Amino acid sequence: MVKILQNDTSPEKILAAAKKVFLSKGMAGARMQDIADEAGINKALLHYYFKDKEKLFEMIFSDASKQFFPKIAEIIDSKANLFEKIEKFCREYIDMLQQNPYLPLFILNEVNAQPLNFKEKFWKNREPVFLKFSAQIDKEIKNKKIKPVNPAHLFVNMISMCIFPFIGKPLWMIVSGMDEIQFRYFIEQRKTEVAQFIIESIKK
Amino acid sequence: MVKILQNDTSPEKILAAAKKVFLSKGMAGARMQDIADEAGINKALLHYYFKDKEKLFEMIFSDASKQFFPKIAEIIDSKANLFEKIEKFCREYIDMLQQNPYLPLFILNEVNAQPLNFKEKFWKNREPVFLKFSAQIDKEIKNKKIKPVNPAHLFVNMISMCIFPFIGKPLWMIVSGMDEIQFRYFIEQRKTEVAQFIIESIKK
DNA sequence: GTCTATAACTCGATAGAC
DNA sequence: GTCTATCGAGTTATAGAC
Repeated sequence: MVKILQNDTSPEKILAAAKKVFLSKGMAGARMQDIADEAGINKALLHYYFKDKEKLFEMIFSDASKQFFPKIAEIIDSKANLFEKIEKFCREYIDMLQQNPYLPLFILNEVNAQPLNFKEKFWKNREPVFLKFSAQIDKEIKNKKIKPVNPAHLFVNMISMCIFPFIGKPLWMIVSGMDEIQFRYFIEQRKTEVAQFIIESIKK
Repeated sequence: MVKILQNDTSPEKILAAAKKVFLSKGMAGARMQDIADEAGINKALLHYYFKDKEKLFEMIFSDASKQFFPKIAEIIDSKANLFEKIEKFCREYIDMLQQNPYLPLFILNEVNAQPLNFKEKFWKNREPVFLKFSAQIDKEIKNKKIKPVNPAHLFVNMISMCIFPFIGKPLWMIVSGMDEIQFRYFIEQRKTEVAQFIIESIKK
């Protein structure tokens, strides 16, 4: 029997297990024993492959941050008009978060815990995403395509409405009485609702 | 010398210290030693007054959740029109969060970690806030005061835009290049910006 | 009520057999 | 490469003096 995908070697099993445990419990809450159990191996092997807990955590965090910070630059640089870009961003970003619902809380907890560490290790030589976005908004205002709006607030509003529902999911399910299936449908709607809400607010 | 405010007894010092430490580090990250140091007393006294770490945490969480879940019902029940209610809510809620910036991440981490525990202990016999909000929105749509919108998305959008900036603060400061003073001004603006953004989107 | 000292336990990390 | 056994640091919690 030939293995098509090499996803069951020990390091791969460990990384998959570590991702699951760290994302749901965070650095401080996760136990090396939890990860070993999840991977179906024992603690010593974790240290054999990944030196210590911090190294293992950094691999997971590095990987997660690559997913979390979207390749928004290519959307902004594209030929599409602003409204199409907003629609595309909301749809694709919410879709990615739907597949990685623990990502936002995980990333934001770590950045809050160690902002300087994050800035040094993960925010060097990044695309100036916000500046590009801001420049495009200013241009659209100048050309009278949209109402005058503050780009910073617009950007934060968009990001907030995309991300927050995943952070607040359990709370919102209690408040609204939704079950898992209803919540899934709710998120499905948001892939278009959020962009529409923004466009209604800024269009002339 | 007469003590006007009894805020320096041991239990009070402990609660103040525990709030500070738990809100910034969370349950798993906080150390009883940190709390004792912050309160200027020793560890044994924590246990003398509050039995164990979990009991102390629950007192802080219970107190924090009372702040976090706004008395929105009285705003909804008031005579003001919908737009004034939205303005009032955003202004007052953002203002409260400005004074308690760690509150959202603290509450949401705990609810995510133990949703059932939260529901049992802290969500019994609560006002059906969302239902009231939803009913009012439906009424306004019927009376053709606002465009047809889905109340659930409108509610989540409003909450998202109020709360998320505090969860994402350190990240946003890195991305935007703001310093503390600029961020404070940014939040000050949001007290009116968020409501305006919503109203622009739903008004006829 | 407050302290010092220490017990009891959890957990990350290592040694060493196979 | 993988395991069992164990060490040692760090933490919660308690005992007991004052």
